[in-house]
Parts: sequence; structure tokens; C-alpha cells
Amino acid sequence: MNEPDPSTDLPSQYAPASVEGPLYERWVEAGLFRPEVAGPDAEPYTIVIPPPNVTGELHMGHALEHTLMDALTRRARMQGKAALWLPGTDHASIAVETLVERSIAEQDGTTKQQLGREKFLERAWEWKEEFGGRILGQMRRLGDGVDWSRLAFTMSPELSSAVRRIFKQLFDAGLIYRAERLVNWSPLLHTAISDIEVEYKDVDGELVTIDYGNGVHVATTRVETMLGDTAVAVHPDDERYRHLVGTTLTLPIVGRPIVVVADEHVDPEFGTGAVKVTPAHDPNDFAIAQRHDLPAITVMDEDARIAGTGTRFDGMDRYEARKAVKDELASLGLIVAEKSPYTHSVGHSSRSHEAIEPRLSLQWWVKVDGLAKAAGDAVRDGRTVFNPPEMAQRYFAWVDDMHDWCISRQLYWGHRIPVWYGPDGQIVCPAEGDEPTGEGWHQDKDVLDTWFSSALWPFSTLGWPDETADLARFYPTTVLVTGYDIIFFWVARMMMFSLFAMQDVPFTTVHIHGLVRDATGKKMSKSRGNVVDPLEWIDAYGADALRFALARGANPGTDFPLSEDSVKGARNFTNKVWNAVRFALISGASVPDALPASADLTDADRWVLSRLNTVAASTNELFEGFEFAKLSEQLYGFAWNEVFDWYVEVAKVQIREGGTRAATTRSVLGHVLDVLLRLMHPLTPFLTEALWTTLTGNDTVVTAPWPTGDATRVDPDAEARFDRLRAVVTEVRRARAEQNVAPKTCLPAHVAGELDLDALATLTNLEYVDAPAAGGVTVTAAGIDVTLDLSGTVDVEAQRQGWQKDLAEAEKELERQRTRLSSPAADKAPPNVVQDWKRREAEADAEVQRLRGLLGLDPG
RNA sequence: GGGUCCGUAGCUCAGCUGGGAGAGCGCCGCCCUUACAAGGCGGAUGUCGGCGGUUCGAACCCGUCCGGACCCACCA
Repeated sequence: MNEPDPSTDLPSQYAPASVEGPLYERWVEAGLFRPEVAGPDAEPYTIVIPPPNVTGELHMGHALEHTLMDALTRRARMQGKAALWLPGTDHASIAVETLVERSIAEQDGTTKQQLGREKFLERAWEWKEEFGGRILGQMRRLGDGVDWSRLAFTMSPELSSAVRRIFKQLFDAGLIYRAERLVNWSPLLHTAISDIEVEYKDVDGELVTIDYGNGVHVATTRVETMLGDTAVAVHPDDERYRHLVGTTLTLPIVGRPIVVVADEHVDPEFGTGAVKVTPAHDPNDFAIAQRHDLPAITVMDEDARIAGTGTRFDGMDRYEARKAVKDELASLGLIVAEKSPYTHSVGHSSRSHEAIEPRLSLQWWVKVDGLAKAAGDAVRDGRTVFNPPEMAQRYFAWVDDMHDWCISRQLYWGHRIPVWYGPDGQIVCPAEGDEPTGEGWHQDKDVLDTWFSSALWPFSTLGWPDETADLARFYPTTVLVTGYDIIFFWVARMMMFSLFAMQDVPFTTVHIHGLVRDATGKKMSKSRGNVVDPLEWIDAYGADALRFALARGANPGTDFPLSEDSVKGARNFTNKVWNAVRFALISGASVPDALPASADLTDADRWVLSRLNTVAASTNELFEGFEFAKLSEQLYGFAWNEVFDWYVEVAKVQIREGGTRAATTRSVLGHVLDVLLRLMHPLTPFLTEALWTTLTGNDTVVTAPWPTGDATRVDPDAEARFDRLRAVVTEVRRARAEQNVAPKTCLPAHVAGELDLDALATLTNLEYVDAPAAGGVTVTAAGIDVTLDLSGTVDVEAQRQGWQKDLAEAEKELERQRTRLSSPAADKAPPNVVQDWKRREAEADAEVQRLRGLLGLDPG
């Protein structure tokens, strides 16, 4: 006999907030994150996951993602699959910027602004050489189970190589080109930013209408751009201006001749119907200029200061110039109207928050139409499935209307564009190792958009372009878990590049989760100051509590608020599990090799086994559908409300009986907890590891088999009988509460009907007598009468009030059923439904009779 | 302007293809009952956003209005 000793193994009545300490190493050993230990023939299960923020700021969204992905991985591993994470992407350029700036500021005491762009850039590359490793150090503290060797890959030569490779493939296929276009320019960051990094905000400006001569009035909110005007556009059908089309006006101040063109883009209803055209500083104007072959004149420099106009405005900041130009026009008498304030929306940089300035510049682009079409088709024909399916709409909205992708960034971190320029204007994209070195050759100074290299993740991490065994086995990956906010950024790009490079989808399922919001449903953001550091709650309540709270809110695709209360609730639950298992161990529960024969089991045993197997089967299904919230809720309810509140309480009685009954009960209890802990393991790994290994004496729950439910244990009869017991117990407890009988007072009682009397007595603190006490209180449930002897101290009024309430309810129900049965519905509804109504009518009727009898009323 | 989603108990949300309104938290009452007060037992709470329609029957389907969130586009 080798009984576990809970006093040493599970010492406290409170589950420790953090039991994770030494467990992680053991899991790695057990192969949770090393797929090869599952065996060469094991079914691969690969998860592509977004990274923790490289600066070390793990936020709640990451905590959610890690929770979900870890749960999927653990379940897969328990199913014997070869589970593999592909964590992280090259988000280097997103987050490292901040880190680099901060770090350099700390070391050198200089800011980016003080150093100036060129100097800072140099310094940043130096920093990378010197301190790049520190980034990994910061990442290391972030999560359990990350395969760091793979994460380190983000910074590795291998990834750089892969980036070079795919760039060249696209370049050679003519899908990458260089063109002068309008880009969203950030005057603060000195870089182009992508369309999706632009946030539109409403600002109050003014709408100024200027007289361009010949009766042409144009309106603008950006007066200073008039310096770069090269045309005025009107609608081709606009009678007012038809005679002017093709003629020339003179641009005020500058004196340049500008042409009047007719273009469909112009809305004749809006304003004066005439539009000034500034091709170098407005996307629409740029498009007009291309259609009409107009020159584009840049009048602002990289800092958004007026430059090169030859006017006195050169050198002025754009806002300064806006006012100065307006004043000049006013003094010339050319301002015909002013509307102020005029609210309009202006694009701002989502990172540096200043107004972006459309700017003509030479950038590298990916031609996306073919790639995007393929990406859309892969989802349309079901090679990749979105979950929940509605989310595919968002995806289509993006890929089906994608503009060419500007991939060059003027940043100081990322993969440099692998293009070299020669002394005679050559532009080449050499294979790695073939870089031209001669006099006058130099590499492009720009780096690639971070999403360019991120897009390679699903295959580059597996060894591509080499045909590795990993690539053959684990590609395409099983599932991508991510938020809907990143569909555009990442999912679409991975899809495009994977289809291009691998001729296959990167993943077969995309599971989209919602965004974690604060307790009041607001987006967590730094500017709102409502961001919660997950580590804080982990420290306070435990990793498992946070994980469970997150999983419990994770309805697919739906945002959910996460409050500290919900984490506390989850902590209370983990603690409850801790104590229940602790108690079971004290009571001698142990996991049997085989469950006792059904004939030797009580209704309670059979009931709990029936429920256990139903829940196991259902949990399994919910996992298949990524229904984390529902499966968490189910496990919570089953464990607490059924196993702990009812079975464990009955088990106490059965164990007290001793002998065979005690032995079978200990087996059933052990078995139930064994399976329950395994079911919970994906969500609360640390807690279940500690409890399960103590309960079973096994090494680790990581490799324990995943329960799927044994249908032969489902036993509706036992469930029905046990439900009767529960109904009677609840009624007796209610009567006790109504009669104000203290729990510790043992009441004499008489029971008429067939029931597990031992259980009833213990659960409601009764002592049986042979005959019902005269003047006692009788409660009825499930056809069983229990008469409590209150020794004449019956609170008649309280009792009558209880009856009155029940009667009112029963009468209401009776009324409802009668109305329904006498309505036309009774003829048209399906027979089984009508039968159900009749049954309910009869039940309600009997209940009404009974209660009226008790109250001394006429039988209704 | 185009689109998506949401409105169910005080709060946060479940309610599958239309047939008896649910959970967690919170609240009220009684209990430190030897696993657990981070607990136990009992209890109260809803014109399922409004109106109209389809149906024998609507939280669920259709229309419309109100209220809220978000995405895309545009704003001379």
C-alpha cells in the first residue's frame, strides 16, 4: 500500500499562485515542443503563431494567443500527434526600433533627434552588431514552451537568406518593380509607411476658395500645396467650364501656366466643380496627372518644409506656409471664400501620430494582382478554411481589392533591399554571393517592410529553400491562430508568398480570435492608460488562472472584456480544483486499473461516470471547433457544480460506509478526477500537472492520453435517478432555510418513497424516523415526500409563504399549457410537441392540487 | 458613401436547424458544517432594444426604426 501523502505533496489549502517553476523543463523533456519524440509516424500538428512583442512588453493579446495555442498544442500532444510551434515572426522592425532608440539613448545619452538621421542610422547598425543578442534575452522571459532556437531564427542569417531568395524570385518574375509614386510619407520618421499604417482622424482645418482667374475658383484645405499645382480639373460634362478645357491659366504667386483638363474624377456637385491639381502631393491628383500626362512638381522636402519653389516660402514648415501663402493670396485679393472651422479627416501615422504627407518618391513595389488573386482563390476553394467562417469576408475584402504593395522602408532595422546599383545606372538583384563589388556599385539603403519577411514564416522556418525533412513533414501547417486585426497585415501576405514559393497554402485552418478589451469593453491602449500587464495578474493569481480566464472569454472572432474579477473567479476555480483533489487524496481516492462492474456501482457513481463521458466527448468536439469559451465553461460547470458539489459530497457518505462500497467509490472518484484533470490540462497545465502526477503517481500529464469519452458509460437511467435525489435534497434544504433550521441541527424526518437514504441524510442532515411527525413540514419533490419533525416549532407563516409562491408558479404554468392546448396550435403543432404540452399540463395540475391541499384551499 | 458585427438579469456574455428564458460575477438571507470563507446552502432579478410582418407558435426568420462597436473608401 503506497498511499500518496497529501500533507507533503499538496500542502496548502490554497493552490499556490505559481506552481509552474520546475515543470517547464520536464515538459520539454516529455516532448511537448519537440515533435520528434512523438515518433516519426505521428501525425504532424503545426501551429504558426504571432510573436511576443520584441521589446519584452508581453501584452494581453499575446497572453491570449499563447493560451489558445498552448492549449491546442497540449491537446495535440496528448492525442499522440507531433506538435510543433513556429513562434514569432520577424517583427524586428516593428518593435526593435523602440528598443534600439531606448538602448542607444541609455548608452550614449543621445537621442535620435540629436544625432540626426544619418548618424543615428550608423549607430543603430553598430548597435545591432554589438547588442542584438540582448533582444533574445528579453524575449526569453516571455513565454513557456517557445522553441527559442526557432525564435532566434528571426535574427538569423538563414532568414536573411530566405528573404534574399524570395525577393530575387519575385524580382526575376517581374513582380517587384521600382517606381516613383506617391507614398504616405512620415515627416517625423522620414520613411514611407504603408496604407494600413495610416490612421484617419477628423481635424478642424479651413477650406479656402481661391480665384485662379477666368472665373475659375478652386477650394483647398492645404493652401500651401498650390505652389505645386500643374493643372485645374473639371468634369467633362460640366457646362460651366466646357469652354475652358484645354486653355491655360496662370498660377497665382508662382506665375506658372497651368492647363485646364476634363476628368471624370471631379464631382461637379461638390464646391465649385473645379479642382486644383497637385500631382506630387495628393493621390487623386497624381492619378489625374497620369491620365493627362501632367508634370508633377515636388514643393516639399523630407521634413515637409517648402522647398525648391523659388518663392519666399522656401524653408517654411508646411503649417507655417499654409498661413503665409493664404495671407499672400489674400493681399492679392484672390481669396473668395473661407470656411473655418472646416472638419475633414487627415491621415496620421499610426506610429508617430503626426499628419502624413503624400510625397512623390522612388520606392520598391510588389505587383500583387496575380498573387492576391491566388490568395483569395485558396480560401474560396477551401484549401484554407477560416474559423469562424465570417472572418473570410474580411480577408476577401482585402485580397480582392489590394493595391500594389510598397515594400521599401527608410528605417534602420530590417532586411536590406538586395538590389545593387552600378556606376552606369545598372540595377541588379544578384544571387547571394554574387554581389557586385566593383567601383561605383552600392546596395540600396532602404530596408524591407517587416511584413515582407514575416510573410515567409510558415516555410522559411522549416528550412526553405532547402527541401528539408521538416518542410516535407510539417508544411502546410495545421493552424494559424491570430486576431482579426492582423488578417490584412500578415495572413494575406503569408498566403501570397507561400502560394508563390511553395505552390501550396501555408496553413489549412486560420482560427481568428477576438481582441481582449478592458473590463468596460474598451480597447486596451497605451494612450488610454488601461493596459494591464499580464505578468501582474500572473503573479497575483497564477498563470493558470489567467489562462483559464482568457480561454473562458474566447468566443471565436468576438472581442471580450477581461476584468480582474474574472481572473479572480478563475483563481477561485483553480483553488477549488486543488482542494477537491487534495480531499480526494486524503480520502484515499486512487486511479483503478479498471472501473468496478456497473452492478457494483451506486446511482451516484453511474451518474457521475455518465456525465464525465458525456462531457469528455463534448469537450473534444468543442476543441475541434476552437470553441474555447464554451469548453472552458463546460469544464468549469461540470467540475464545480456536478463533481465537487454533488459527487464528492455523496462519495463522503459512500466511503464512510466502508468495505466494498468505500473501495469502489475511491476508484470511481479517482477515475473521475483523473479524466477531469486530463481534460483540463490544455487550459490549466501547471495546476493539473501538479495534481495529476500526485494522484496517479505518473511522470507527467503532458503525454497522458487525451480522453474522448466512453459512450458505453452514458447511463440515462442512473442520471434520472440521481437527478431525483438532487431534487429532493434541494427541496429539503429549501425547507430548512425557510424554517430557519441551522445546518448543524439534525432533524428527525420520515421519507415516503424510494431513495438513497444515506446520501439524503448526510446531504441534508436528517435522522430517519418510522412515521411522519404530526404537525411536521412535508416537502415533495420527484414524487417523494419528506416530512421533517420540527418539534412543534414550525414557522407556519414561512411555510405558507413558500407554498403560496410555488402555487402561483404552478398555476401560471398550468394556465400557459391550457391556453396553448386549447388554441389552434394544438391542431397544427407536431404530435410530440403537443404531447409534451399535455405532460406539462398534467404535472402542473398535480402540483396545483397538492399545494392547494396543503394550503387548505378548495382543489382549484 | 460601402460593408461587418452587436443590443437577452445590475455587469460580462451563452442560447445549435423557430416549440418549457440560462451561466459566471454581483446582490439578499443563513452558516467558520474537520477539502476548500479564495468556501457551503438557500433566494430574488428579465415587455430577450422599439414597432410591424411571416407562423398554430418568434429571443431566434423577414422588414423597418432607434442605439452602440468596428472595418474599408472618400472628403478639392
